[in-house]
Amino acid sequence: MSDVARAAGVSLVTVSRAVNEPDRVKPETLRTVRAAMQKLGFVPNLTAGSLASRRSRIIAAIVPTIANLVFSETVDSLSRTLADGGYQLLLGQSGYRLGEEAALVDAFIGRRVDGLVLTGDGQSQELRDKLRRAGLPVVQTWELSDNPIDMQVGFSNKAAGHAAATHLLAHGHRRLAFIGAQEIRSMQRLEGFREAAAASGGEVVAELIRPPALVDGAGPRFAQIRAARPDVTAVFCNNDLLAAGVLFECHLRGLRVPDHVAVLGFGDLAMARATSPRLSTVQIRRAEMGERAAQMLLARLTNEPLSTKSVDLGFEVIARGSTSRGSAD
Amino acid sequence: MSDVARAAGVSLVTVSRAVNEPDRVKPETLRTVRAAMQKLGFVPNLTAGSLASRRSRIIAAIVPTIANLVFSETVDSLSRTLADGGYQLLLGQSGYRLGEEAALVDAFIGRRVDGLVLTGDGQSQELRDKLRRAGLPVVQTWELSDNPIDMQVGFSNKAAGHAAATHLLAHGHRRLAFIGAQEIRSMQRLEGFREAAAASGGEVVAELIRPPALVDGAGPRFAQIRAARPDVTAVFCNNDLLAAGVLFECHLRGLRVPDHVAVLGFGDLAMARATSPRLSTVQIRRAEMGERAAQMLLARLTNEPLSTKSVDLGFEVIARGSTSRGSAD
DNA sequence: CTGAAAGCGCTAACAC
DNA sequence: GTGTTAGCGCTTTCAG
Repeated sequence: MSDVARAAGVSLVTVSRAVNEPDRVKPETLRTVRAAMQKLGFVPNLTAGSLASRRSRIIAAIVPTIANLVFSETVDSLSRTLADGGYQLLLGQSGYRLGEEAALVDAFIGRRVDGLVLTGDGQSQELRDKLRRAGLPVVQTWELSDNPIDMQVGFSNKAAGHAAATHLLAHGHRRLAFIGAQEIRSMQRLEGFREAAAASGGEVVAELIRPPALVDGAGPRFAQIRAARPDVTAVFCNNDLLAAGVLFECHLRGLRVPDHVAVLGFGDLAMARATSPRLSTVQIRRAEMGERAAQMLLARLTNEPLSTKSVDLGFEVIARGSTSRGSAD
Repeated sequence: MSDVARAAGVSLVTVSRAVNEPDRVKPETLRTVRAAMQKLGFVPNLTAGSLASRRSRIIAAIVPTIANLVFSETVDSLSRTLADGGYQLLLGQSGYRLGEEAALVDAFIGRRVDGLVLTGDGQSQELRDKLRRAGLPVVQTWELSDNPIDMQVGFSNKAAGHAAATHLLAHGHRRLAFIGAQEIRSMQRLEGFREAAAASGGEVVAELIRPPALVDGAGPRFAQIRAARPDVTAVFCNNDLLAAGVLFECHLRGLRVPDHVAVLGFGDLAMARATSPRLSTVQIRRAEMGERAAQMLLARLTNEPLSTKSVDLGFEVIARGSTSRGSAD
């Protein structure tokens, strides 16, 4: 940088300003400095800048795994929105292990990231305290907590499970199956699902898959359920890809959907609009979740007033052909 | 850090060593220092460390989008392997735009990342030169270049397309369809696909989807192809999810797979083992690609000898039920 | 609008 | 095994 300053005949500060606050530099000077930068191939060292300014312009996000469309689409929009705001994304995968999450948080705090996006609300009290003490802007996603660490954007998983059951019950089903990962948010949905079923005299058979819940696990689980309980007439899959697997399994066994079995997915991934019949599903606004998380952080970091610290994105049961004949498709 | 030093009655350097090279500190001293760190809640500032040591312990990766299972699984294993090696991942999405990629590279060089993982070989000469000048370890993935920037791990997309066609031709098909994204690697596969078809007197109808190639685009494309060319008997989808969409479309139209139409996928995602019939596909070792990329970088950064700068992971055509009756499933 | 001085919090040498 | 001395390359006051 001092080379640039010398070449342009100005001081270090002026070069710094030319880079960071071009408006506060006389246009003519700016041109000279830029020419010098160009000629010397100068790339400002952001690490040094971060150290001096105490702002890293890096946001960290921790997700269970990115190899799950449900999270990768959230991270996608998160990363895009941050990039537009001049921030970059440091990614951590916890593999659903809370200890791993805590270790990642330590590393991220050490890097002095400007903000943190977490998945869920399962953090230990110790971790919560640490984050609060660090004064780090935090957004929790994918759940809605009564006592968020800082900010949050999500929806009620339990309510979503409840709504799923209600949809199936409304179509006359009483023997319901649940296929999902053995993972906290999926369990919350199961809880809501069970509650709604119980309230209407329904019954629930649950099959839990140890994460990662890959598509190819769904068919066999469904076969197991059918073998044990042939009277099950509806199944709620906690991910549209799992549901697609179940649909294929139904085709294979000659079970007609929705006549013999109704299938309800979760997520409203693109796949839900590609199956036959089209997949009824619980729509979650994944992309918006990432975008809002980014916006909340950016607002905080630029001291803009924040309308709310807690955003409920809700969910919507989308009725398509896999649960009812009358519906679209 | 000086607070810790004072509290422990040692110098700054000793604290630094206690953190970074605990072996070179007397066990007793180490204990005292750690106690002080604990008590003061000291979290070392890695930014300052990076500036002083000129090593950031950050690797950056640029992928077109992470909202595509094909890339997210590579990034997943990349990130895991890096984490195990003590490195963190800074993620950039280019959205298939080369200009965006160049901008990201600038930002990453500015952050003084220790290494860079790129997708493909489409970089401009200017960018290649810049990276070489920066002396930054670079791994290109998902392709195999004659003239890599530095290191690479991938496979030949053209050969994969060729093998796909060969598989279909071997099953007697001559009127072939290709469904894929309008994106460089997909186009390379189309090229190989066409070559192999032409060599055997086959014919290819191609339908290109503007990225992102979402699943729900596949069925309609296939319908279009069938309408225009009812004599098409085999279709190669450049992604297993697209292929799943085509399978559903076939079910819908009463086309039997593989009797009326053979369907071949790409990737060997978990979905390929969940469809009915099971999906024949071109298997790509995505997870291994990320892992190897990470290992190559880590080796370089620790000055370990590197066996090769270029790794060909190959691919394999997996025959399942969607292209031939005889196969498994 | 521009500059001079004083760090940001750590690590690299080199001594002891 | 531990300490001393200099920075790493920027940004931040505060003057002018």
